[in-house]
Amino acid sequence: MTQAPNYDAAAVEAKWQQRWAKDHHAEPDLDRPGRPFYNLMMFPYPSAEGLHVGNMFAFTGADIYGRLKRLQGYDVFEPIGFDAFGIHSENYALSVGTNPAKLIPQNIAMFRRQLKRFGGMFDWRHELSTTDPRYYKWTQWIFLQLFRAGLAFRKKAAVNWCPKDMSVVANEQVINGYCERHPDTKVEQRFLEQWFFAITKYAGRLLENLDRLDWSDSTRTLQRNWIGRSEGAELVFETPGGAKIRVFTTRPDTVFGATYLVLAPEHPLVDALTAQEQRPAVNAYRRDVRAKDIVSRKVGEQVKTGVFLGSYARNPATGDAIPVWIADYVLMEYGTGAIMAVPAHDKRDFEFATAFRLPIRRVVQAEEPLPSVTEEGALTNSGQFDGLPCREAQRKIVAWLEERGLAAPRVQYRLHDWCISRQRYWGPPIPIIYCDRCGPVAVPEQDLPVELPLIEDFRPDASGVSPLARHKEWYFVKCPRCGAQGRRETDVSDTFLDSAWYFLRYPSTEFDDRPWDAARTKTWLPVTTYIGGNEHAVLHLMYSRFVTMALHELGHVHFEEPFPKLRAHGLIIKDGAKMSKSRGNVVIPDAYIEKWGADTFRMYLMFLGPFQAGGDFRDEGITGIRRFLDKVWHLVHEAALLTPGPSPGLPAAIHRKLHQTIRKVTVDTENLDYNTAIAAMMEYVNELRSAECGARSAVDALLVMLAPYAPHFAEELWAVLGHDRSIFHASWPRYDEHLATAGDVEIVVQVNGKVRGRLTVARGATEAQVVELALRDESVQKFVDGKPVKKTVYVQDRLLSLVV
RNA sequence: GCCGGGGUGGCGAAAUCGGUAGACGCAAGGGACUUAAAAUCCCUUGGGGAGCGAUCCCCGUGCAGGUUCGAGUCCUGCCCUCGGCACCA
Repeated sequence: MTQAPNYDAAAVEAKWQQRWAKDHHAEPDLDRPGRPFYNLMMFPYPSAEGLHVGNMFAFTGADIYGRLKRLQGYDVFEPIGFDAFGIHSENYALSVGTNPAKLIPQNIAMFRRQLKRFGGMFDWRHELSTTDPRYYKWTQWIFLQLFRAGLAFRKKAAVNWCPKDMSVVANEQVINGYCERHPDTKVEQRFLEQWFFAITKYAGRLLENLDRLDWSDSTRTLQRNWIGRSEGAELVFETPGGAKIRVFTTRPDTVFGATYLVLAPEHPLVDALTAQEQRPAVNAYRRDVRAKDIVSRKVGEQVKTGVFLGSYARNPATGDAIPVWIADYVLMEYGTGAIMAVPAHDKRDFEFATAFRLPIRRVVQAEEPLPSVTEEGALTNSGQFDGLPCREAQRKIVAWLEERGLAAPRVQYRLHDWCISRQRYWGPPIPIIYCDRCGPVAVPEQDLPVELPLIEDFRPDASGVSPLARHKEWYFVKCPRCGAQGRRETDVSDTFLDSAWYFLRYPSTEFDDRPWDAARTKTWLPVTTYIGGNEHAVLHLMYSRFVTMALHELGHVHFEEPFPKLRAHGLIIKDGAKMSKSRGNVVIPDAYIEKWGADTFRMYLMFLGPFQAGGDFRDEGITGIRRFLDKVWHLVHEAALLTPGPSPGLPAAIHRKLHQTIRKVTVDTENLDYNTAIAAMMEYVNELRSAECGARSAVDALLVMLAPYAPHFAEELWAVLGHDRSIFHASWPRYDEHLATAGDVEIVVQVNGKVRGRLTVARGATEAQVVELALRDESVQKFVDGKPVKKTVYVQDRLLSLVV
């Protein structure tokens, strides 16, 4: 008798990874696929620490789905790449004093090795990196398409400036108004000309389309909130000098309670409306506001400050002259940059009015004390509108003012235009040349890419411009239009632009003369299923949708939405907290894979908790998965030895259980409920073992179901069963619905709502039969106690409830 | 403050439509095998109680109510927690 070998994960995995590479296992025919399936996962940022367990959790979940689809007969394209530009890489490079251009390839090499080791079904022919000039050439090209279409424009905007770093810092690097790296240094605002993409033009469509996308609800909700649609009206307050102050409000019904106006300190009308004697105070205030950083200005719960301009405007409803103020709680970038203040019905206006002793006029009746923001009450102090419910008054007041040209209904979005300028080094240069005569001129497409030069000193400096400006032979170029001396744009673009189109590039990576091939794109896009984390629910996913929408409108792609189906996975945390370098709780998978094998570790991660919820990483549970795989290993070896010929039929109970298992694993895997799919397979294996059933036909379907989860393991055992070809050429098992639901059922008998007995009856038994059986049951009798049954409730094949 | 998840054994969790709460796994305890340990296998394991025993009873899904023959699931009001947004008019 031959002794079955023990399961040696390292050997099995090495063997199959080699064979897969040799057989081009993961390389579908991109030009003539039968049933194309584009299985996308969010490409990683290749950090110096390496792939962490959160990445592996996400990729495993996505890979299982791709492998399921493969077994269901699709030609699955599962590409991978690296999002390697950006401030993280640059800051890390600065801290170790090496150019990121040297570090990134090392990091990528490490990631590539780790990604291969865990057994993802990646098509490595189509690997990409956003830092590759062959890639960012087209990132720049996209910028130019948007520029030509008027969707990329320049505007002065505030950035955070750290005087110690002498550098622009990102919002995330500002902590309570102080620089992250210099906790004693306050960050200031500077105003720089920057490039913006007109994403707000698409706000309405980005919002409406959400209704017809098959996305996780959590992600859709995040996007809706981010777009932030508000319905309201624009109202006009005229000044004696004839100026019109436009305000946006969601509560036009409260206009009778508007007792003063507030403009943002940057509002263009401020100078014109400032009275002579108020000038010094107003200018001082505006200077103070500018000295603040952007982040802390927007943090609420602070003491309200502001200055009276010394002038008045007319409330269009009451006709009263009301004072005009400026205050930094009003933001220039939202609405019109001016508000009507209704202190009785807005918390912020109330605080401000209280601080500066401005009049407060209640116009909505309510029990609660002021400020009362309710929309439930009826109007009061509002002339002919008194007594109307708020919502009705909103329409009527706007209509009434509209007749005099003092109001118009308006929809306002919270979404801001996307600032893509970064005064940094590690990104794709924005392909623009400034000419004194011609202004900003697009770099001609044949001159792309504008390569990022390899420079020694890429540290940002006091000038506020990118380090690229110091690289004179790069900086000075001829104007492509008139030939005069011009200067390159020295800002690079946001890393989110790199990732906003990578899925378009994957199928076409081998083409250098076009960003994406029309035929390939037609075949493979839009992406069939996108699986990724909700940390990208707004920025990455919104920007990708916007870029796709714009490219669609410009005729470059045939679809408007890039990701018709998206599923968000959960977050892997450690000891109840997010994994982060600063907390020191980042788990690197390598040691676990080395010890247990990739398959065990993959399954363990999926068994940790629901994929779409995430979970806490605790390694105690790994042994359970390993024990399960060992059991399957031995079971299959026994089956192979015991039944070399045609397999005998299975005992009825096992046969039924098999079909139930196939049903559950099929449904659960499709729904990404991987933890319960694994549990179902475990249950089935337990049953096989206790029934001492070692038939081949009991295990072959099991192996196919296991293949997405533990691909190397399943391949090896498939070969043990004598198959020549990869298990991924097999097809996903089918189940017989009738068989899966055959057999006797246990019916619970309740008396007055409490479980008092259990009956085993044939499936489909009638109520009368079950009632009769139940009343004969000893323990049921005890509780019925001879009393008449007042009511019975029967749930077929499940439960009988008797009320006495 | 606003918007979303979530709260179930010692732990991770499971539970179509309201229908046997705790599947599956970990850990723990007991036993078998072994010179021994590991591995493996078998049994027990929500809390409390009755019985020699097979068994049986009571309580139990964050808290307080409600609807229902029946509530982890639905409704009302709270508490806690995680995530996102946040002076957005």
